[in-house]
Amino acid sequence: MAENLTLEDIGRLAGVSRSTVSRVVNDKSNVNPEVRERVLAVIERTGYSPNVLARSLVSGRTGVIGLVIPSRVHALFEDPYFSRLIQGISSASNRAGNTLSLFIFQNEEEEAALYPRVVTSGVLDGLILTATRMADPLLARMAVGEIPLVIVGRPDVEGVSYVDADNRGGAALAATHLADCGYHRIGLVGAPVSTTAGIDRLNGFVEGLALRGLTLDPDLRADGDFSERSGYVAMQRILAHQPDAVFVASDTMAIGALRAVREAGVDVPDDMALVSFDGLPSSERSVPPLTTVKQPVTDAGARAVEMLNELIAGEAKDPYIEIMPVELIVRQSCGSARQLAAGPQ
Amino acid sequence: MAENLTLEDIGRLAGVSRSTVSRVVNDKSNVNPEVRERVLAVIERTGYSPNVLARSLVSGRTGVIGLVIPSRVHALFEDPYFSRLIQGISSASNRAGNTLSLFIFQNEEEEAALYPRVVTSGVLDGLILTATRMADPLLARMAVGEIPLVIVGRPDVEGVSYVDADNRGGAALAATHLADCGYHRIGLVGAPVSTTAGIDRLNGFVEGLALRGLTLDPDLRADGDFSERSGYVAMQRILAHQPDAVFVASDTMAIGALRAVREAGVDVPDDMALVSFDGLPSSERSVPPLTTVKQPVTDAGARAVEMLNELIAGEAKDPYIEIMPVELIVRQSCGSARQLAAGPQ
DNA sequence: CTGAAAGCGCTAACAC
DNA sequence: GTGTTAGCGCTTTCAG
Repeated sequence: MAENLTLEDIGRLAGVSRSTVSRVVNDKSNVNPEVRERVLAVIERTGYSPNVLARSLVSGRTGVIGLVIPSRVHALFEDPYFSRLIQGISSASNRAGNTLSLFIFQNEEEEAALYPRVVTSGVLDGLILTATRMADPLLARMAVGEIPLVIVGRPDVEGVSYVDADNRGGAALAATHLADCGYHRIGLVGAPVSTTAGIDRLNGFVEGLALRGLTLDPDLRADGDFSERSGYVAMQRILAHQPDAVFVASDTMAIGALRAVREAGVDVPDDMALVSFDGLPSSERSVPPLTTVKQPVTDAGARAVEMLNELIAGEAKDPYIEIMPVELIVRQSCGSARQLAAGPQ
Repeated sequence: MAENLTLEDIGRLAGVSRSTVSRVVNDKSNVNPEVRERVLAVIERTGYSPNVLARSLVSGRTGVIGLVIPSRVHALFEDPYFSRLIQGISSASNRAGNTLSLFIFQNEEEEAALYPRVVTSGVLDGLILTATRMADPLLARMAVGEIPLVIVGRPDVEGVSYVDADNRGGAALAATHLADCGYHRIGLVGAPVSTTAGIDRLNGFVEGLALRGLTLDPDLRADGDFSERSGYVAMQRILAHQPDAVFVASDTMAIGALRAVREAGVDVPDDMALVSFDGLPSSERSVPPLTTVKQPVTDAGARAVEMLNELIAGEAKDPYIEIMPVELIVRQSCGSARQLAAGPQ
């Protein structure tokens, strides 16, 4: 049963016109209660459900929002960060009555070929864009403002709406925490400076050190690309210069960094402290469990959906910006318990 | 620019009727080459692209396919398996000109509430369903065949189309390989028997052992739930009974198992061999690198899209079944190099 | 080869 | 309150 029934059919079955049925379906006030019952009964019995396409064609709204993950995330996709983000966005979409369409562009060509179709086909009410880079060509294309848009992560252009975690504040938190634990040679495995997150975490980290009268020794800094392997390599480079603590700008890179440290025979936290960023489940399972700056990934995704819907409804206007708070989760890798017991500073 | 232009507009600009423009857009043969050029030029210049909604309304096809990931994958989502699968499906969709809609149902209520809307709204041409369980209520609902459907993973009902990896053959391969390396007390960290993959890998494993005259000691078997943690716990239980080799039914669980083994002071592969299943990148980065049965996750996803499109086009009919071949990747964890050198059997 | 006309299923004035 | 009438932008006969 179901399917292929039209308003007209229901109308005939209930002995009314299609307009009346439409009114009932859309819960308009001006319908005789008795008639409404009759129509509702027919709908129930037949399993009728309105054709979304036809409805959208006239209303101009589809309820579909697109999630765009651009080129080269191929590599990034290994990061559980994206799984979480997608979950948050998906579940918020369901809650809000939206349908979520997913566009993963594996490379620039795919991006160039598909993107116009995506945005101009008229099916999408709005777009959420993630994993943008500095000078992202995709973002440039979008900024013309053809369609409501929310970015997850701070974009490097003005005027665009976005949600972001407090990368700067979080990184500063990591720095001051390590300093307060008594460490002095504090290094950094940074996120790529081709991303705003990388830049914000770097700046926040340096600011945090400055607050405690410390500076970042260039020898103690190496950047990764968010991958586990890059964290491993970066840490190997830094180790040669003997830091007493290192802030690794993502959990996934921290796992790699930990591997490098272990291979070098250095103990965490006894010989060296570590603080990372993200607060993914993996940070809790690592050996030792990581002290990390937790960002609310799922919530940020959900917030992006809500913001986008406000933008679509015209209840908000660009640039609509929201910074999600982060939180320092103290576990073993920073050695803070031990340090505090020994009486730092 | 772009947007809001209609066939009529283009027609006016090119001095032809909307029908002709439609013919050009849809690449029909009967159009004067000269006129076609003229129209194409206008389309190019204006950035016109057809309204998908209107087109779908008359054609009855939307080009949208749904990817449904049902309840409780919440936990499963940690497994990079899903990221890969989604990537494969997404990229095949792009290639085939489909739009992919993602439906992640976090719990049964969400599933029950949303599913009817999903399938009956008329927007989807077909559906891909993953992570089904035994006696999956969702599958029962779907089997009525309202809409073309392809399952990723073997379902426990008849008549449905699906793609699956050769779980049975792969597990048998793992068993015979370990046996051929000279191990006798071969244990199993199984996948949940509430999934067909769990059952198939179990059966295949037992069959493989049987081929070499071995049996599975019940003390040497413990099942996990695909999570890293469950692999850790299961391995701890098995370790007490001193296996000389263990087949872990997923890479992610194997990482956990490896953690348990390390904590117990047991060396892999010197004291105990390990073979796992999946062939994810993580299996290569672990210490030691895992010998694993690699399944083509991305390809399976892509194949699902292709099959679904054939089903939609009526070029194939249910049940359309395809089993993807798997491959044993020999690395360090099985100790096979050492064993072979020492002369097995 | 090309235009006119009908209609996909629905919503939204507009009359009655 | 309820029916009638236009379209939304497109494809598709059907004439010419």
